[in-house]
Amino acid sequence: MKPTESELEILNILWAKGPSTVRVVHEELSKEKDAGYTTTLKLMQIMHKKGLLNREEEQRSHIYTSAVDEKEAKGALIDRFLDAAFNGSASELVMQALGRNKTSKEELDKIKELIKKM
Amino acid sequence: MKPTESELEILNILWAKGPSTVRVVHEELSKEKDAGYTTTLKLMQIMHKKGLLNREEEQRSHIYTSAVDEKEAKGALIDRFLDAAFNGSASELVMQALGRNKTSKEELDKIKELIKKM
DNA sequence: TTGGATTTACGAAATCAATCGTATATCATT
DNA sequence: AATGATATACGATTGATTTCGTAAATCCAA
Repeated sequence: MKPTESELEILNILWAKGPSTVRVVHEELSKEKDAGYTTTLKLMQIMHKKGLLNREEEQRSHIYTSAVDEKEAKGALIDRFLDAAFNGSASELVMQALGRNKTSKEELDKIKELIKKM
Repeated sequence: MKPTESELEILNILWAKGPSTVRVVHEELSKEKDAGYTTTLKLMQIMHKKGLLNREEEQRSHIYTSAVDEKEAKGALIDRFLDAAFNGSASELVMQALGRNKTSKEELDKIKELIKKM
């Protein structure tokens, strides 16, 4: 299971909005990028064939949902990214990431908690 | 600047070993994957054309070095990954990453330090 | 009920990444 | 100088991703 970047965009939308039609996904997608409706449709059809998406075909407008768990999928992405870029070292990644980005105090507290528990 | 996964493997080798010939890079690469010499050569030639690698052509065996800074490149990778998978939220990524992987106590301490400073 | 809008299905082109084979040049050793 | 090994250059192929056009089906509204 190795979604492409375009596929990940669609998964993110479905994770956020829940079951949706191609139209809805495409509308959402259009805010960011600029592609035709049939392009989104085709992508989602391919993802369905790959098993990345489920769909209900009862209505004329099919309803799609993600077939993969968000946490699991993102975890797998992290693992691959970690191996590719940081030789598998999570702490390297964490340090680089924290060093780059402004994170809110609440989020930092959550992270502290997490570290304490380990 | 958007190295592919194969290109990133080569960059990692060059960052670790410093200036190297195709032969050396290929040897190192062969430990992990299994491709012909000319494949590695071609990849590095393409990377050179893209501006990802510098090379010295004085010797018969050209000497390649990374043309991009390791920290910068990895930072850019993190940013793209963050946007693609975590809607740009570094702390989300950090929490997921910490939750998944076993990291040594020393590394955890370093991360704690980093958080304290922010 | 007919015409316009929306949807799915499907094929095909364009692009890109990765791989390899072959030709050619260069070097080292005999 | 000739031979074999090693290097680069380059074209071609394969497979995957992304994109879009067009046809066919379905729905809705005048």
